[in-house]
Amino acid sequence: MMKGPASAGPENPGVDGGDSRTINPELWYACAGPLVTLPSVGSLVVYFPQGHSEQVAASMKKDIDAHIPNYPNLPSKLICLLHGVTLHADAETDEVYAQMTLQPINTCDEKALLAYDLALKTNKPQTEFFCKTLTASDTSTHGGFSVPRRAAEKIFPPLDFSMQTPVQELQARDLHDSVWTFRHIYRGKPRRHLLTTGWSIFVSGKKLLAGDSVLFIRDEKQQLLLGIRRANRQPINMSSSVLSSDSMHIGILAAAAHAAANSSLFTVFYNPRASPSEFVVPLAKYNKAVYGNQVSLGMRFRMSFETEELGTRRYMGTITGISDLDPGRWKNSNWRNLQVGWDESAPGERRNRVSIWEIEPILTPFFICPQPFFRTKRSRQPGMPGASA
Amino acid sequence: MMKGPASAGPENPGVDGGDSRTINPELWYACAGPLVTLPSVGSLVVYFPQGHSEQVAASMKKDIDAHIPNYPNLPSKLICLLHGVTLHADAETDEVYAQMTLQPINTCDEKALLAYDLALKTNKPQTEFFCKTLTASDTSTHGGFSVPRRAAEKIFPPLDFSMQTPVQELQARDLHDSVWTFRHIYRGKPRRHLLTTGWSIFVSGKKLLAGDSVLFIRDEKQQLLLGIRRANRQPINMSSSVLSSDSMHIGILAAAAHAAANSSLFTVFYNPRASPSEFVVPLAKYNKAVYGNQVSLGMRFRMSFETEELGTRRYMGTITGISDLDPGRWKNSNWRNLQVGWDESAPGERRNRVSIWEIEPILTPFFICPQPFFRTKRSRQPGMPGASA
DNA sequence: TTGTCGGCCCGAGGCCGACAA
DNA sequence: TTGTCGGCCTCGGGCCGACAA
Repeated sequence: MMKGPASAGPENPGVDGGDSRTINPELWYACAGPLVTLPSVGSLVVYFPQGHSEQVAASMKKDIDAHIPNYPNLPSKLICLLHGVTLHADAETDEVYAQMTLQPINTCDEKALLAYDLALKTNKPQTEFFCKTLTASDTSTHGGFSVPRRAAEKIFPPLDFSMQTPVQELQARDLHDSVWTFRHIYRGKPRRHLLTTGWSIFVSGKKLLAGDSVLFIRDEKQQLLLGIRRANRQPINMSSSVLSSDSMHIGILAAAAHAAANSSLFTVFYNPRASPSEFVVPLAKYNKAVYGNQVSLGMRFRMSFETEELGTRRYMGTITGISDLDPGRWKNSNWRNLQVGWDESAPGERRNRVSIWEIEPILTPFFICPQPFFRTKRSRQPGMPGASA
Repeated sequence: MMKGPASAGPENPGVDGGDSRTINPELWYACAGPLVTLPSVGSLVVYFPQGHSEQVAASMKKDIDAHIPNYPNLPSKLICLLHGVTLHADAETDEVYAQMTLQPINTCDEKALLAYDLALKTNKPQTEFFCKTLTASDTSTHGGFSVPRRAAEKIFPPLDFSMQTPVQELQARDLHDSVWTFRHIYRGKPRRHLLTTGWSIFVSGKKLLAGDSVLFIRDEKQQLLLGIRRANRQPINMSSSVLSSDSMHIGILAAAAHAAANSSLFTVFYNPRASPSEFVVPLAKYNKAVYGNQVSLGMRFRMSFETEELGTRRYMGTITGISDLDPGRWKNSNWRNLQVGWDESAPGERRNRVSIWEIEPILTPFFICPQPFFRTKRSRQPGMPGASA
């Protein structure tokens, strides 16, 4: 029985180990989380140097320090044309990030920009997937991976239940197009789905720990894709050893300032999981939020947060202040200029400063239908399998 | 028999895992190689932005590209006061690097600077050490480490040869102050020194491969120190995912320019093994080389290179050209402005451009004494052990 | 439904001297 | 002097159902 070389470890059919080849967008978005969207190529966006700086500071686990020079000719936001977006994943950690190429454009024609209101087509691919947070047993060397029943039935190819212990070999592709092979078996009493051979190689290869999550997707070609999402451990101290933290911060500002002065291209990396810093915002979204809503102290709002298992949940809060986050350096910036309080005590730290485009203001409570009168059609089809939840 | 917790893996007595605590200078210099020296704190140095940029490019494995803006107000070299030097080692790779804090100083008083000629005290510690390039057997999981006889006798504590198979436990400290424990045994027929238990944990922990080298030092307190030097593999593509390559290069230039304009401090990382870019040069060394020697086309010179096993060897060459490396961006720079040819075909690629302070010009062959008449005193003490080499 | 454990088996890890370069 | 190998043993990796949450 000739088995392919994939039987031992991951197999990468790509030519080189880099991630420069095309990343599967479905998998990338799934790993990035339900709240992450990227602006469309060719659209106009608003770039916030301040937010960019914050992301770098978070990546370096270091505060933005005082003695970084001001760039007086660099405004707190730049309107840019988005020339390109490429998806990437860190070769070491599988952390997803996007590279965007921006071109600052002349903002003298303010009216035209206000009129710019490209429909916000969210072209996030929607696919079947499941996500499980790994238990101690899943990551221990003692055994394999316990597959939630629903997950196996929804995502994996169906087993041949005529066998007394149904088994099959699964192949799944990760963000780097490496193929991982697992033995999928349905056994035990009571019966359950397990991944055995191949699983521990995956766990050690990706350095997964209990608390991290894995993510299986079935794409439209019925292929399995495999992603990981690490628990919020402290960002490992990336004290670069190449560039000082100061040089990095200055580099960001100088690169943007230079591009703005010459209307030339510059490149940024957006790392959606490093920190909540969406520092490249679609202009349409920005305009709609800034000019569409009258925010005021005491105003109530909703805001979406990511849950475990890749869902979203909205929390409610109140605007408690409106002020520049850094009035010295970035005057009149809309970047996180709303101070907020939250109704529920924080499950996981909630931010106390947000930007206006992140929230949904509740204009008047009167218009909110507390419970839809006609419930969404739930006429249960008789004969459908269970799912009484 | 109570054994300490060190019997399994490395033990780090430091409080946190960072390398911010004091690195052992002897070990640092040994890992950096015989040609690396660092300027003294408080001395004057010359900083070359061009060379700094080269190092970053080498670290990123990416060419310095065109569209990086000129900084017209940033000269090709800055005279700086060296405020501080701290030694570091990369937490992942153990690669050594130094952080230097520089302050550009006013260069209007050129005369005074020329007079500046602090004696170049090379305060590199000299210690007993040995270095071995790992063989396939050393790194395979099948066995331990074969210790060269001389090395064991010179560096390790003496064994108790009254035992029929002498054994002892060795403890050695790496750059991060982690303690590694090895079983040192003298056995086999013929007898040889081996490191067995503990060795494979070290190899896998440091991700050592055949061709890499290990380095044992005995310091003046008779403590064992342990360093590694990786073979010249391709610098793993550090495509940062945090900052674009352009921003990094711009950041370097902008940080230096800002510091020069304000005579304020700035920080650089010098990574001696990433690339041959000694971009912070003692002013005394620079002055001596630039003003002390008349270089001309066809001039012969010597230059030192590092050998394996941490020795040095000098190769001879001829100056074939004198020109700016990048006349557009860095005019009148002395940075690698000498084009050279070498007498011997390159064992390992030799550079074809060097800076004048890297070479020893041979003024006239007449003054060079080919062999000292009185050899250095080698009156062999009778009764001294072997060492007839 | 699924997390953890005890049982059991097997193969990689690892210590040894033989042998030869 | 020392790099590589065959022999041999041991221990942890890993597959199994039991059992209980």
